[in-house]
Order: sequence, then C-alpha cells, then structure tokens
Amino acid sequence: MIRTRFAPSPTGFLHVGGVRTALFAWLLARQAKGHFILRIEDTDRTRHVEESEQHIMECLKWLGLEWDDGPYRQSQRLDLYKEWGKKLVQAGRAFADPYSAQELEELRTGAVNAHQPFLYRDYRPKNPTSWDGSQPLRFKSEPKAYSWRDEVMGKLKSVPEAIDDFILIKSDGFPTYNFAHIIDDHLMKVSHVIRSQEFLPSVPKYLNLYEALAIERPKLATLPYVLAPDGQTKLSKRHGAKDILDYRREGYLPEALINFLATLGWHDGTNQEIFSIDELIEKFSLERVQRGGAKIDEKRLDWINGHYVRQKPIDELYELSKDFWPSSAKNQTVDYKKSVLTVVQERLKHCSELSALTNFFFEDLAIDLSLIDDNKQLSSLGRHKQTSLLEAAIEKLAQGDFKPKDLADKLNNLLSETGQPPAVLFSLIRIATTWAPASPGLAETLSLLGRDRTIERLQKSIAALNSGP
RNA sequence: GGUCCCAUCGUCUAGUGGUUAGGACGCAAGGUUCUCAUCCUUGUAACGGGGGUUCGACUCCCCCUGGGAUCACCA
Repeated sequence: MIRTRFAPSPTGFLHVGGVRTALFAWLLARQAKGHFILRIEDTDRTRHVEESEQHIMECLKWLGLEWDDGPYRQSQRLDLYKEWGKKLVQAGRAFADPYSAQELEELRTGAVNAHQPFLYRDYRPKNPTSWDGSQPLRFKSEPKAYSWRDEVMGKLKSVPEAIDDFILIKSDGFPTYNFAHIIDDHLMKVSHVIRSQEFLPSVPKYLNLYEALAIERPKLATLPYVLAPDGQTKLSKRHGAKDILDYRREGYLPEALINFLATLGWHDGTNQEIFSIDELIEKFSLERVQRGGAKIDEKRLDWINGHYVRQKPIDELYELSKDFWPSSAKNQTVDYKKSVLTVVQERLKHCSELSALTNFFFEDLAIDLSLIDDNKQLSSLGRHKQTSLLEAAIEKLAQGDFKPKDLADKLNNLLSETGQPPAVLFSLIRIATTWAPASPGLAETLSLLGRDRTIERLQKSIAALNSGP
C-alpha cells in the first residue's frame, strides 16, 4: 500500500514550492489508490504561527489535494517520541547531552578557528548522566559510508564525515524534525518520503538512525528546488515566494495552478503541455521528475490559466469571477453580466483583469481625445469629418433591433456609404462608444451597450469633439 | 572551509552513442473586415569548458568552471 504524506511546519503561509511537494505526494498516492496523509510538524514553539495550520488546509482544499488521514500534530504526540527516545537510550544509541549552549558554541568556534569541521562526536561525553527528560537527548551515531537509491536523484552516496550526533529531543520536551519525522513515518506506515532537496545532506544521518531504531526505511524521493522567478536561489518566503491564496485572490484557477506546478519539474516525455488532474494522476511518475531546480515563470502560468479560463463553461466562470467585477456592475442583472462575460472570456487571462476589461459596459469612462488624436488615420480626418461620420452612425444605428447580426449589417452598410475603411470607421465608433483602450468586437459591444447608451455616448462624443482642441 | 546535489534555447523541457538537437511559454513578423485578445502561419534562440572512451558523443568516465544546498536544542 502506497502511503505518502505532506508534512509542513506551521510557520507561515504556504508557497508554490511547498504545494508542489504536496502535489507530487498526492499524485503518487492517488495513482496507486493509496493514502495521502497530512501531518503538521509543529515542534518549534518559537516559530509557530497560530493561523498557519488553517491556512495550509485551506490551500490544500482549494487545490483539491484532499488528505485521507490526519491532520496529525506532532505536538500531540510527545509521549511517543519520548518512548522511542528511551528505547534508543536503552540500546545505548542515545544519551543526555551535558553541554550548555555556551559550551557547545565554544567547541564549535574552536574547531572553526582551527580550520577543522566541527563534529560533536569528537567531543562526546565519557560518562553521560542518565536522561531524565530535562536535558536534550542526543543520538549516538555510528559513522559509516552509505550508498542508497533515491527515487528521483538515483544513486547517491555519502562518507562517514556526513554523520554526526544530533539532537533527538530538545530540552523543552519537543522532538526535533530529524527525530520526529522518522518515528512518525514509521508509525504511519509511510511508504514514500517525498520532500525537498534541502534535506539531502541530512539523509545519511537518517539512514544511521533507521538502523539504530531497527525500523524499515521508506523509499526516499528528493525533489529539486523551485527557484525564485528572478534569481537562481530557491524560492522562500524572503525571496519571491507568494502565498498560494494570493493566486486565488488574483483569480487563478486551481486546475491551472495544478497543471503549472505539475509541469514544473516533471514532464511525461511527450509534447503535451496541458494536463487535467485525472491525466496527471494517471501519468505522473517520480522517475520522470527533473533533478535540477526549476524557476517559476509567471508568463507560463498566465498562459495555462488563460487556457483554462477559455475552456470554462460560462456559468462556472461566472461563479468563479463574482468578486472581480467593477464596482459599477453591482446593480446589473446576472444575465447582463453573463453576456458581458461571454464576450470578454477569450481575452481574460485571469479573473482579476475582468474589471479593467469590462468597466465601460457599466459606466461612462472619461472622454480622452488622445485616443483619437494619437491615431494617425483618425486625427488626419479632422474634427469636422470625425463628427460627421459619428452623426452618420447615429442615424444609421438608430433603426433596427440592435442585435449583433443587425448591427454588423448596419456597420457594413455604413462602410460602403461613407467609403471609409474599417480601420477608420470602426475605430472611431469603438472609441466614441467606449473610450476604452480596447474592447470586444464592435457589433457585440454595441449590442450589449444597447441602443440608448450607444446613441447617448455618440452624442456626447460629438459634443466633446466639437468643443475640444 | 567540510560534505552533498545539480548543469540542453531567456524560461519549462524532449533527448538515453549516429537527430537538420524536438515541443511549449516568451519575444518578433504576417494573416483572421477596427482595438485588445483568441486562433493560424513563420521566425528567434541552447547542449558551460577541457580531457578521455569510441568509427562516432548532448548522451558514458574524469577534471575544471558555474550554480545551489547543508553543516542548529529550525524544519
């Protein structure tokens, strides 16, 4: 039975790097019809952020990464770690650390000054006092060379110098990550430990601990870093990382983010770029995970998101985009907004653009003559010609049912009657009825605006042209 | 500094000894009766360097360089 876990520490918001780790673990579990476990690693009381746990779960839920087991909290399992710590003491593989923080620091700086690597085991106490739970409990390592297989990285090896004594349980009674995750993975029957690359240098220590504990080692899969968009440093809260929920706030679709994350460091080997969740579950494999880090490319995310937005049935898209309408749309009917949405759907990359793309459907934008004067063809017409063309438009458009088909016909008639090319006539009408830098097709736009508003805006524009410079 | 990991277009990647080094994003140009976007077409651009192994290396080995991580009573 495949059992994977996501084990974040509740120290702040979740970002792309963390979520990708969760996604890969989730995909592996789903693919094998196994279990995906959520475990909160809250063993550092000083860095604990109260709302963080809720935040983590909200992110996972939004993305659809539902867990089958948990959430476990390590802070509620202290007795377990203590019990396993005692086993190690009895086996002679752990001892109470007698050094104070200051003493340790002195040993360390001494080694550094002597240009020697610091290894605790060189200073291991001869006759440690028995462990009563108030001192830190330290692992007594048995340094040796290891070679092992990582599900992503392949063959890995290490030298004995990579292994040292380390703290299992802190003096406050909480275990360290190094100890707790080993115990928990064992007790929770985790089959694949999937985690980010930063733990790689510690793996030899873990291998040594598995042996001392005489427990079976799960499969290890090391994921490369997700890199910040600009530099080449790993993504972190200090460097370029964005709260996952910010993506939701900006109108990104969960399936788009999943698709983006999955193909950031993984690829199925074909030319396929767009993967549904089900396809990912079917096709994902640790073998094909990249070994080098991958930078976040926001442009690519936008492209993927745009793809999903364009695919969305209009009713669904409407539900998703509810928060993104301009404030002037507040009192408009659902039907009208859906019509507007239909017309702008294909130019929407994410929902937060909705307001800027549609505001002129709900309010009169400020008249900005530079839209006309900066256009060579339009400005060369001169004010008189401009206004006479708009007047002709009013006359023509005043009749008819104002449906897009009817408007298209009328606009075409107008072309031949005025002898103007579309680049002139349509541009002029489009600007005079929207005063927006861009809009959907002219006939659709006018139809949605309706006869009254169209005529009114044309008249206002004529007036502005006549009184303007 | 010790240890460990990594290395193909700007970015994400395909490639597993013989390819015109492929795709996608981006960017540029053109087309689709106006703009913006979509869509289509075309273009742009890469194997870090040096040694080997081999008839033949992007592919295998070594060295260098570069990048990153880690050396906590943080995870």
